[in-house]
Amino acid sequence: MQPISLDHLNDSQRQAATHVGGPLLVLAGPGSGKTRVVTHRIAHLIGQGIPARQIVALSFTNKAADEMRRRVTDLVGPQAVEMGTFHRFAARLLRRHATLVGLTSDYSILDPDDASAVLKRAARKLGLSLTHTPIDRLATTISRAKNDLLTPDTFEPRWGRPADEVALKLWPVYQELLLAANSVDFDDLLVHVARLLLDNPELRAMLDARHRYILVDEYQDTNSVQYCIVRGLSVDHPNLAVTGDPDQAIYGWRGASIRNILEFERDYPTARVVKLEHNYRSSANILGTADRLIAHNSRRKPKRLVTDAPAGDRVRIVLDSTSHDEADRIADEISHGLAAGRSPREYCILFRTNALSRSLEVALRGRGVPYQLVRGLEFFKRREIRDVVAWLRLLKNPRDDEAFMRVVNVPPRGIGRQSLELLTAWADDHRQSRLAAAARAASIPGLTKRAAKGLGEFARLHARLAAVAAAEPSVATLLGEVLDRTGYRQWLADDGIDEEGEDRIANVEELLTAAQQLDASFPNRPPEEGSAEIDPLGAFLETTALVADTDVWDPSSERVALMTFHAAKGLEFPIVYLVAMEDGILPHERSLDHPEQLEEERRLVFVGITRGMQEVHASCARIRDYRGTRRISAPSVFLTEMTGSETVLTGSEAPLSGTLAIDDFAAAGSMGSGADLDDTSQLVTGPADEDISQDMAAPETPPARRTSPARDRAFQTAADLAERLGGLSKAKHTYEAGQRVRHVEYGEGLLTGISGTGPRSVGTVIFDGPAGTRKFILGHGALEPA
DNA sequence: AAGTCGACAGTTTTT
DNA sequence: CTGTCGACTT
Repeated sequence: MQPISLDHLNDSQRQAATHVGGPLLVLAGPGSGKTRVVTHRIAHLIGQGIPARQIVALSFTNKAADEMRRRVTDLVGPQAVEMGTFHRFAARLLRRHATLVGLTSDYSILDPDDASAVLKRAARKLGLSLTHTPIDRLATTISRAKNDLLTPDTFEPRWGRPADEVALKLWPVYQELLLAANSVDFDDLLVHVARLLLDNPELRAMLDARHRYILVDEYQDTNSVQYCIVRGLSVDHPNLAVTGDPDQAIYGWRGASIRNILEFERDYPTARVVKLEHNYRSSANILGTADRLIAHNSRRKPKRLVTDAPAGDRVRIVLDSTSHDEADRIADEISHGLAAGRSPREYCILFRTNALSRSLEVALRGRGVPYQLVRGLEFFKRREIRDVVAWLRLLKNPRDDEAFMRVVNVPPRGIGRQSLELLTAWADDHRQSRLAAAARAASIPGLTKRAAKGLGEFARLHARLAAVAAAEPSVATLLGEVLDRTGYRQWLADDGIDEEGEDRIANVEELLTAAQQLDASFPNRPPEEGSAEIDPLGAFLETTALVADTDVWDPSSERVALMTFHAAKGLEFPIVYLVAMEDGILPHERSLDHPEQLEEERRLVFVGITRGMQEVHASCARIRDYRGTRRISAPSVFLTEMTGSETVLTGSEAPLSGTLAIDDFAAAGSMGSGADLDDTSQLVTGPADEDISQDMAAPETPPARRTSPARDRAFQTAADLAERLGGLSKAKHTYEAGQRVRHVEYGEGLLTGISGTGPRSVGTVIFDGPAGTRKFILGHGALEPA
């Protein structure tokens, strides 16, 4: 293997890229060449003679994984390095060891919609009304708990949150339904794998040895389950390299814990730490502005952003009169830019919520500026796509009740809700899948003749197609058979007289193309190590379940990109617009009284600013039409924080002096007068927030100090698990009340009591010295027998 | 069994 | 302004 050239890396980049064994933390600021470092490091490892299949590179998005693969291939040709998302990696692993968690390798992956449907069924089964607790709320509660590595046994409903109580009741039933349907939700992919690693030491050791070099990208966004998986695979071979930037952690609301990156060095004391602070993307003014903003965050590792780039244009802060003006102004500016020879793809407009895109779209369309709205999850959410994929799922996994429910009456077979309810009840009583029940529809009491006939026909149709599926290696051919024999294609064609129908047909055709592509690529794929080949259908279903962003941003397209701040992470554009930077929108009103969340919002703006290479324009409007109502807005506190020598303040609402003084700026912000602001507070309506009621009910807990107990517990859990995984002897001690113990700092003392059991049991110690009485989690190893 | 109407609520969302 | 949900009608 030819050693790869590292000439065009700077010193720190080279340090990181040539690191081979042992833990490595790369703190990579925006635009610091992180991907380059990661890909060069992979190439370097291979150059060192490390077998490619021992290397695993994990990312959060398929886009990032694909990019990584492409660039590694550019460096050292196609390699058997496992590169993919956490979920994809987990899905593969789980397929091989599915029986250990009660699944078969043909398990289905449910998307959030299907998972919600299962949750609803669980609620019906328990006779719980969902009128006061929306299903989505319950789903997120359970999802968050899972990502915190909690179980129904360890999950404690937070005080004052009725949704938690309901979720706790539903959760076990939900899991039973999933298991019976041989299905997992997105979260389970990770949770099951984490459990495998925790509960099967031999398997864990085997996987640890197989995946010796692990790289994790965007480590600041890992949650407890991911943390657990990564640690579980890095015990015997702690060649764990993580890259990330705490200042770009923006998924805390999904359970990501910034702790993981902030305390990597505590987790791995021998870790080598490399900081990539040199920015190759943005002008000095843009970086300076980003730097000033993020400095307002307290919980962070100080990090500089260094550049050799010229100052460039100052970051422009624009105070517009109305949201309409803002959109028009931006559209005009872009339009002029295009007239002056700029390409649309040099522009990007970022907003906090998708709903804010509307006025911009209208304005751009009005001027004939081509744009693309970057929203993932479009294609596979289409009804027709989900229908067809559900058919394939049902062929792969006949117990997939959600898939069954989706397609059983599509096209219509005279099977209505009533009939399905009877079928479901019967199936539950007899512990059968819906499909199995359908095959025996004749013996189900209460079904109408028509329904029984329809169900029977459906079951026979499935049997015939299953036979095709078993014999047919081509997914595209199978898909064609499904479309024909189910009458789905015909049904669409009959329906497809209008434009929408045409779209549906086109979408199905596109899915067929995707299947053909998979078929074509299949024999060329490097064989999976140590496992039976994944069959094409399985691979296709895995991809459709886990690749949600076919509709994703196409960088080569000649269009202005419109997306949320979140979606922009990892991208860069010469000219970036940050719109609707107003109090209540960014920062979002729900984060205003939560310091942690406010810091995350600030990081969001940091991410937004640092997307810009040449120009950044941030704006707000005094009057905003949003969601059908008009509200008076005040400029975001973040605009004030950004303001400095690198920024310039303009716009029709800006003070006439045009000076940069923050006082002027603040004055401009409140220029709507007191009456207007009062109106604002009335216009900002919404359901009583649970957090607020919690505040009122528990006034002794000041918001500034409050952290989510569930979160703390999650950290605790993860840390405990990590200790267990680490096999640290410290954690192995057993304790009894009354015994003498020693603490490294507090000296010796008497263990007076133990509460709880297992690794999280807490001991109370009265120290001989001045430390007094303290409590310890015994599993943490802070104590040892004296 | 399937369509239509009105009430209602509405961050972000890598998988 | 949207999309979703439940009740109501054919």
